[in-house]
Amino acid sequence: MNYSRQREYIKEYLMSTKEHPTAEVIYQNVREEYPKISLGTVYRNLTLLVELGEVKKISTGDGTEHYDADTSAHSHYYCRCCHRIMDVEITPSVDQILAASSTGLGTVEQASLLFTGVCKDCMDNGK
Amino acid sequence: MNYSRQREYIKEYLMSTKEHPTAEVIYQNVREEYPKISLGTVYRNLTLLVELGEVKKISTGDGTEHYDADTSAHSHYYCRCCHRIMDVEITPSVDQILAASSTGLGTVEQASLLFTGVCKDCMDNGK
DNA sequence: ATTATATAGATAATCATTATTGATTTTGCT
DNA sequence: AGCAAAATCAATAATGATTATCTATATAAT
Repeated sequence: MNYSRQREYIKEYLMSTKEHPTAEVIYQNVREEYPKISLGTVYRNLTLLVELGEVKKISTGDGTEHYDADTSAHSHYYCRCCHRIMDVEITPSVDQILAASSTGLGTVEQASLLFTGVCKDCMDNGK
Repeated sequence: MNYSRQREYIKEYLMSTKEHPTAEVIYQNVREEYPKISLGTVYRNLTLLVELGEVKKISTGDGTEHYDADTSAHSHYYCRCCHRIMDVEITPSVDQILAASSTGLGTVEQASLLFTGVCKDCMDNGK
Protein backbone atom coordinates (compact mmCIF):
# COMPACT_ATOMS: atom_id res chain seq x y z
CA MET A 1 0.00 0.00 0.00
CA ASN A 2 1.27 3.42 -0.96
CA TYR A 3 1.49 6.50 1.13
CA SER A 4 -1.18 9.17 0.73
CA ARG A 5 -1.26 12.55 2.45
CA GLN A 6 -5.04 12.55 2.33
CA ARG A 7 -5.19 9.30 4.25
CA GLU A 8 -2.56 10.57 6.66
CA TYR A 9 -4.58 13.68 7.30
CA ILE A 10 -7.85 11.83 7.78
CA LYS A 11 -6.19 9.80 10.49
CA GLU A 12 -4.60 12.90 12.02
CA TYR A 13 -7.96 14.58 12.17
CA LEU A 14 -9.55 11.52 13.73
CA MET A 15 -6.82 11.36 16.34
CA SER A 16 -7.26 15.02 17.16
CA THR A 17 -10.91 14.82 18.07
CA LYS A 18 -12.80 13.34 20.98
CA GLU A 19 -15.96 13.22 18.93
CA HIS A 20 -16.73 10.11 16.97
CA PRO A 21 -17.50 11.69 13.64
CA THR A 22 -19.34 10.28 10.66
CA ALA A 23 -17.78 10.12 7.20
CA GLU A 24 -19.63 13.29 6.25
CA VAL A 25 -18.30 15.24 9.26
CA ILE A 26 -14.80 13.96 8.60
CA TYR A 27 -15.18 15.09 5.00
CA GLN A 28 -16.21 18.60 6.04
CA ASN A 29 -13.23 18.91 8.36
CA VAL A 30 -10.63 17.41 6.09
CA ARG A 31 -11.85 19.76 3.38
CA GLU A 32 -10.43 22.71 5.29
CA GLU A 33 -6.95 21.29 4.69
CA TYR A 34 -7.66 19.59 1.36
CA PRO A 35 -10.43 21.57 -0.33
CA LYS A 36 -10.43 19.34 -3.38
CA ILE A 37 -10.81 16.03 -1.57
CA SER A 38 -13.94 14.11 -2.44
CA LEU A 39 -16.31 12.23 -0.17
CA GLY A 40 -15.48 8.99 -1.96
CA THR A 41 -11.84 9.39 -1.02
CA VAL A 42 -12.83 9.79 2.60
CA TYR A 43 -14.89 6.62 2.49
CA ARG A 44 -12.19 4.68 0.68
CA ASN A 45 -9.52 5.67 3.16
CA LEU A 46 -11.73 5.10 6.18
CA THR A 47 -12.36 1.58 4.91
CA LEU A 48 -8.62 1.07 4.46
CA LEU A 49 -7.79 2.44 7.90
CA VAL A 50 -10.39 0.16 9.46
CA GLU A 51 -8.93 -2.83 7.61
CA LEU A 52 -5.46 -1.89 8.84
CA GLY A 53 -6.85 -1.74 12.36
CA GLU A 54 -5.79 1.88 12.78
CA VAL A 55 -9.34 3.12 13.09
CA LYS A 56 -12.48 1.58 14.49
CA LYS A 57 -15.96 1.79 13.08
CA ILE A 58 -18.79 2.25 15.56
CA SER A 59 -22.28 1.11 14.60
CA THR A 60 -25.16 2.47 16.57
CA GLY A 61 -28.06 1.87 14.24
CA ASP A 62 -28.74 5.56 13.71
CA GLY A 63 -28.23 5.29 9.97
CA THR A 64 -24.60 6.32 9.70
CA GLU A 65 -21.36 4.83 10.83
CA HIS A 66 -19.08 6.66 13.22
CA TYR A 67 -15.31 6.43 13.33
CA ASP A 68 -12.77 6.48 16.13
CA ALA A 69 -8.97 6.55 15.93
CA ASP A 70 -8.65 5.58 19.57
CA THR A 71 -8.04 1.85 19.29
CA SER A 72 -7.37 1.33 22.96
CA ALA A 73 -9.75 -0.92 24.86
CA HIS A 74 -12.76 1.14 25.77
CA SER A 75 -16.49 1.21 25.20
CA HIS A 76 -19.03 3.75 24.05
CA TYR A 77 -22.08 5.52 25.27
CA TYR A 78 -24.54 6.46 22.56
CA CYS A 79 -27.24 9.07 23.02
CA ARG A 80 -30.28 8.11 20.99
CA CYS A 81 -31.43 11.73 21.02
CA CYS A 82 -28.46 13.76 19.79
CA HIS A 83 -26.70 10.76 18.22
CA ARG A 84 -23.45 11.64 19.90
CA ILE A 85 -21.04 9.00 21.09
CA MET A 86 -18.96 9.32 24.23
CA ASP A 87 -16.12 7.21 25.54
CA VAL A 88 -16.64 5.00 28.55
CA GLU A 89 -13.68 3.49 30.34
CA ILE A 90 -15.25 0.10 30.69
CA THR A 91 -14.26 -2.93 28.67
CA PRO A 92 -15.59 -6.37 28.01
CA SER A 93 -13.97 -8.57 30.63
CA VAL A 94 -11.42 -11.24 29.82
CA ASP A 95 -13.92 -13.75 31.14
CA GLN A 96 -16.55 -12.62 28.69
CA ILE A 97 -14.18 -12.82 25.76
CA LEU A 98 -12.90 -16.22 26.82
CA ALA A 99 -16.45 -17.42 27.25
CA ALA A 100 -17.32 -16.20 23.77
CA SER A 101 -14.23 -17.88 22.32
CA SER A 102 -15.06 -21.17 23.98
CA THR A 103 -18.52 -21.35 22.49
CA GLY A 104 -16.87 -22.74 19.38
CA LEU A 105 -18.85 -20.42 17.16
CA GLY A 106 -15.69 -19.11 15.55
CA THR A 107 -12.79 -16.76 16.10
CA VAL A 108 -13.38 -13.75 18.27
CA GLU A 109 -11.53 -10.84 16.75
CA GLN A 110 -13.39 -8.09 18.48
CA ALA A 111 -15.65 -7.61 21.47
CA SER A 112 -17.50 -4.36 21.79
CA LEU A 113 -19.76 -3.03 24.46
CA LEU A 114 -22.23 -0.26 23.69
CA PHE A 115 -24.43 1.56 26.16
CA THR A 116 -27.44 3.39 24.84
CA GLY A 117 -29.59 5.97 26.54
CA VAL A 118 -30.36 9.67 26.69
CA CYS A 119 -27.45 11.90 27.58
CA LYS A 120 -27.46 14.58 30.25
CA ASP A 121 -27.56 17.45 27.77
CA CYS A 122 -30.62 16.05 26.04
CA MET A 123 -32.41 15.46 29.32
CA ASP A 124 -31.70 19.00 30.51
CA ASN A 125 -33.17 20.31 27.29
CA GLY A 126 -36.24 18.20 28.02
CA LYS A 127 -36.49 15.14 25.82
CA MET B 1 -52.06 2.62 18.34
CA ASN B 2 -54.30 0.30 16.41
CA TYR B 3 -54.01 -3.41 15.98
CA SER B 4 -52.66 -4.68 12.70
CA ARG B 5 -52.46 -8.29 11.57
CA GLN B 6 -49.44 -7.51 9.44
CA ARG B 7 -47.56 -6.20 12.45
CA GLU B 8 -48.72 -9.17 14.49
CA TYR B 9 -47.44 -11.56 11.85
CA ILE B 10 -44.09 -9.81 11.49
CA LYS B 11 -43.57 -10.31 15.20
CA GLU B 12 -44.77 -13.91 15.01
CA TYR B 13 -42.33 -14.63 12.24
CA LEU B 14 -39.49 -13.00 14.16
CA MET B 15 -40.31 -15.04 17.24
CA SER B 16 -40.35 -18.23 15.21
CA THR B 17 -36.82 -17.93 13.87
CA LYS B 18 -33.40 -18.29 15.41
CA GLU B 19 -31.88 -16.27 12.60
CA HIS B 20 -31.58 -12.54 13.00
CA PRO B 21 -33.08 -11.50 9.70
CA THR B 22 -32.84 -8.20 7.88
CA ALA B 23 -35.91 -6.23 6.84
CA GLU B 24 -35.60 -7.68 3.35
CA VAL B 25 -35.53 -11.28 4.59
CA ILE B 26 -38.46 -10.59 6.89
CA TYR B 27 -40.32 -9.12 3.93
CA GLN B 28 -39.71 -12.21 1.80
CA ASN B 29 -40.99 -14.48 4.54
CA VAL B 30 -44.00 -12.44 5.58
CA ARG B 31 -44.98 -12.28 1.93
CA GLU B 32 -45.82 -15.98 2.00
CA GLU B 33 -48.65 -15.19 4.39
CA TYR B 34 -49.45 -11.67 3.15
CA PRO B 35 -48.51 -11.62 -0.53
CA LYS B 36 -49.58 -8.00 -0.94
CA ILE B 37 -47.57 -6.57 1.92
CA SER B 38 -45.03 -3.99 0.91
CA LEU B 39 -41.49 -3.51 2.09
CA GLY B 40 -42.37 -0.11 3.50
CA THR B 41 -44.94 -1.71 5.77
CA VAL B 42 -42.31 -4.09 7.07
CA TYR B 43 -39.95 -1.22 7.86
CA ARG B 44 -42.69 0.86 9.43
CA ASN B 45 -43.76 -1.96 11.72
CA LEU B 46 -40.26 -2.99 12.62
CA THR B 47 -39.60 0.57 13.74
CA LEU B 48 -42.78 0.52 15.81
CA LEU B 49 -41.97 -2.83 17.38
CA VAL B 50 -38.51 -1.60 18.29
CA GLU B 51 -40.00 1.53 19.87
CA LEU B 52 -42.42 -0.64 21.84
CA GLY B 53 -39.46 -2.70 23.03
CA GLU B 54 -40.93 -5.89 21.61
CA VAL B 55 -38.13 -6.33 19.10
CA LYS B 56 -34.46 -5.44 19.16
CA LYS B 57 -32.41 -4.02 16.34
CA ILE B 58 -28.89 -5.35 15.96
CA SER B 59 -26.30 -3.18 14.24
CA THR B 60 -23.18 -4.85 12.97
CA GLY B 61 -21.90 -2.31 10.49
CA ASP B 62 -22.44 -4.60 7.52
CA GLY B 63 -24.80 -2.20 5.79
CA THR B 64 -28.12 -3.59 6.94
CA GLU B 65 -29.83 -3.82 10.25
CA HIS B 66 -30.87 -7.15 11.72
CA TYR B 67 -33.84 -7.79 13.97
CA ASP B 68 -34.46 -10.08 16.91
CA ALA B 69 -37.68 -10.74 18.80
CA ASP B 70 -35.80 -12.40 21.64
CA THR B 71 -35.60 -9.55 24.12
CA SER B 72 -34.09 -11.62 26.90
CA ALA B 73 -30.62 -10.67 28.08
CA HIS B 74 -28.13 -12.18 25.70
CA SER B 75 -25.40 -11.12 23.31
CA HIS B 76 -24.51 -11.78 19.72
CA TYR B 77 -21.75 -13.23 17.65
CA TYR B 78 -21.39 -11.73 14.22
CA CYS B 79 -19.50 -13.42 11.39
CA ARG B 80 -17.91 -10.80 9.19
CA CYS B 81 -17.76 -13.31 6.35
CA CYS B 82 -21.28 -14.67 5.97
CA HIS B 83 -22.88 -11.80 7.91
CA ARG B 84 -24.83 -14.18 10.07
CA ILE B 85 -25.60 -13.44 13.69
CA MET B 86 -25.69 -16.07 16.37
CA ASP B 87 -26.86 -15.89 19.97
CA VAL B 88 -24.32 -16.04 22.77
CA GLU B 89 -25.46 -16.64 26.31
CA ILE B 90 -23.22 -13.99 27.78
CA THR B 91 -24.45 -10.69 29.07
CA PRO B 92 -22.96 -7.41 30.12
CA SER B 93 -22.41 -7.76 33.86
CA VAL B 94 -24.35 -5.81 36.44
CA ASP B 95 -21.07 -4.21 37.43
CA GLN B 96 -20.49 -2.95 33.89
CA ILE B 97 -23.97 -1.50 33.63
CA LEU B 98 -23.70 0.11 37.07
CA ALA B 99 -20.33 1.53 36.16
CA ALA B 100 -21.75 2.97 32.95
CA SER B 101 -24.70 4.46 34.85
CA SER B 102 -22.45 6.07 37.41
CA THR B 103 -20.39 7.90 34.81
CA GLY B 104 -23.14 10.50 34.81
CA LEU B 105 -23.21 10.59 31.04
CA GLY B 106 -26.94 9.92 31.02
CA THR B 107 -29.49 7.19 31.39
CA VAL B 108 -28.48 3.69 30.42
CA GLU B 109 -31.41 2.06 28.71
CA GLN B 110 -29.54 -0.67 26.97
CA ALA B 111 -26.17 -2.40 27.17
CA SER B 112 -25.18 -4.63 24.32
CA LEU B 113 -22.19 -6.81 23.77
CA LEU B 114 -21.20 -7.88 20.28
CA PHE B 115 -18.48 -10.34 19.38
CA THR B 116 -17.13 -10.26 15.86
CA GLY B 117 -15.04 -12.82 14.04
CA VAL B 118 -15.13 -15.53 11.42
CA CYS B 119 -17.53 -18.35 12.12
CA LYS B 120 -16.68 -22.03 11.95
CA ASP B 121 -18.56 -22.64 8.71
CA CYS B 122 -16.69 -19.86 6.95
CA MET B 123 -13.33 -21.10 8.18
CA ASP B 124 -14.06 -24.66 7.05
CA ASN B 125 -14.88 -23.34 3.62
CA GLY B 126 -11.54 -21.54 3.70
CA LYS B 127 -11.95 -17.83 4.07
C1' DA C 1 -73.87 0.83 10.72
C1' DT C 2 -71.48 5.32 10.63
C1' DT C 3 -67.81 8.01 11.23
C1' DA C 4 -63.08 9.20 12.49
C1' DT C 5 -58.54 7.75 12.70
C1' DA C 6 -54.69 4.65 11.96
C1' DT C 7 -52.52 1.56 8.94
C1' DA C 8 -51.63 -0.71 4.44
C1' DG C 9 -49.92 -0.82 -0.11
C1' DA C 10 -47.67 1.29 -3.93
C1' DT C 11 -44.33 4.08 -5.24
C1' DA C 12 -41.26 7.99 -5.20
C1' DA C 13 -37.64 10.24 -2.76
C1' DT C 14 -33.70 10.46 0.20
C1' DC C 15 -29.51 9.32 2.19
C1' DA C 16 -25.29 6.68 2.97
C1' DT C 17 -22.12 4.10 0.76
C1' DT C 18 -19.76 1.84 -3.17
C1' DA C 19 -18.12 1.44 -7.90
C1' DT C 20 -16.23 3.43 -12.07
C1' DT C 21 -13.24 6.11 -14.86
C1' DG C 22 -9.70 9.00 -16.47
C1' DA C 23 -6.17 12.11 -14.43
C1' DT C 24 -2.55 12.67 -11.01
C1' DT C 25 0.71 11.19 -7.57
C1' DT C 26 3.79 8.05 -5.52
C1' DT C 27 7.12 4.41 -5.69
C1' DG C 28 10.95 1.80 -7.29
C1' DC C 29 14.41 1.34 -10.52
C1' DT C 30 18.24 2.97 -13.52
C1' DA D 1 17.27 13.20 -11.61
C1' DG D 2 14.34 10.71 -15.03
C1' DC D 3 11.05 7.26 -16.23
C1' DA D 4 7.73 3.41 -16.13
C1' DA D 5 4.47 0.90 -13.29
C1' DA D 6 1.33 0.89 -9.75
C1' DA D 7 -1.49 3.17 -6.49
C1' DT D 8 -4.39 6.94 -5.33
C1' DC D 9 -7.23 10.87 -6.40
C1' DA D 10 -11.37 13.59 -7.80
C1' DA D 11 -15.57 13.56 -9.95
C1' DT D 12 -19.49 11.38 -10.75
C1' DA D 13 -22.66 7.64 -11.54
C1' DA D 14 -24.72 3.69 -9.49
C1' DT D 15 -26.42 0.95 -5.87
C1' DG D 16 -28.82 -0.38 -1.84
C1' DA D 17 -31.15 0.52 2.42
C1' DT D 18 -34.41 3.18 4.50
C1' DT D 19 -37.92 6.84 4.81
C1' DA D 20 -41.68 9.75 3.12
C1' DT D 21 -45.88 10.47 0.54
C1' DC D 22 -50.41 9.60 -0.92
C1' DT D 23 -54.77 7.15 -1.67
C1' DA D 24 -57.41 3.11 -0.26
C1' DT D 25 -58.58 0.02 3.34
C1' DA D 26 -58.95 -1.67 8.03
C1' DT D 27 -59.76 -0.73 12.86
C1' DA D 28 -62.07 1.20 16.86
C1' DA D 29 -65.44 3.93 19.09
C1' DT D 30 -70.02 5.74 19.16
